[in-house]
Amino acid sequence: MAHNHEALLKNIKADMPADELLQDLGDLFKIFGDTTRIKIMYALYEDEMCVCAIADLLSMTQSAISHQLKALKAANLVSSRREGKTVYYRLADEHVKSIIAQGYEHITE
Amino acid sequence: MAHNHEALLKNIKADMPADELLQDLGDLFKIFGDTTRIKIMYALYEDEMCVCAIADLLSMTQSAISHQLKALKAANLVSSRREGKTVYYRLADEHVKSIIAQGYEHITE
DNA sequence: ATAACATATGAACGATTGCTCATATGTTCA
DNA sequence: TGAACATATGAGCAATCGTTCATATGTTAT
Repeated sequence: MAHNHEALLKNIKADMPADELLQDLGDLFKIFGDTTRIKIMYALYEDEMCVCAIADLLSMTQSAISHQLKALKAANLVSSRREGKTVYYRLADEHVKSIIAQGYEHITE
Repeated sequence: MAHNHEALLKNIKADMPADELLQDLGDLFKIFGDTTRIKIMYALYEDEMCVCAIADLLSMTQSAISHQLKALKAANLVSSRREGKTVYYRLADEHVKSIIAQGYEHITE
């Protein structure tokens, strides 16, 4: 490999976050990187919704939605509450909206 | 599928962006959803860098980096300029930084 | 306790992804 | 022109991902 950048690299290496954090960051964005999950998050943009309503909205099976909600929950992007047989999901915090909003801006300019 | 949400769904459906846009949004975040590409973007956070310096920094092959830079460029997340044999890449705009910053905030709180 | 409903979950399968390897393209200098 | 260097690219392969299907779990009402 290549011409001389030792000095440059030393500085940049020092400024880079730890590998583990960068891995976590990648894992987080991976969750946003799927149309179904984006749709779910958009559906929850204004208000909470139960699983079967989301499935109905996206014309997908309850199982598929449930799997994706699990992924979203594991990444702390949604939270849920149970009311009888029904489980309602909602966006976990404002970061979800602002991340999506930034992405939206990027592609629509 | 499930109990009655017709009225609810009608409203939400009307508020959802077009399918094509949601697809594009997912595709954009997919690019952020990989540790190597995140590292590349972080490396370019302060200043432009040539391909071989990035490869050196991440201890990866020139080919692997070049492939990823192509993906980043296709998503308009980086731009490049050639100077002789060397090609320098830089972040395309501020959205890249703000998207990463939002993600960073989400995982470090 | 049993039936009906809402949701969750594990296994499996096809599709996509990220890397490697070989090689092509572009540029400079002798 | 040819050699050396920097980058780009296509094919192939292992690993990961998103869905489906079957079934399990949790809840309510009879």
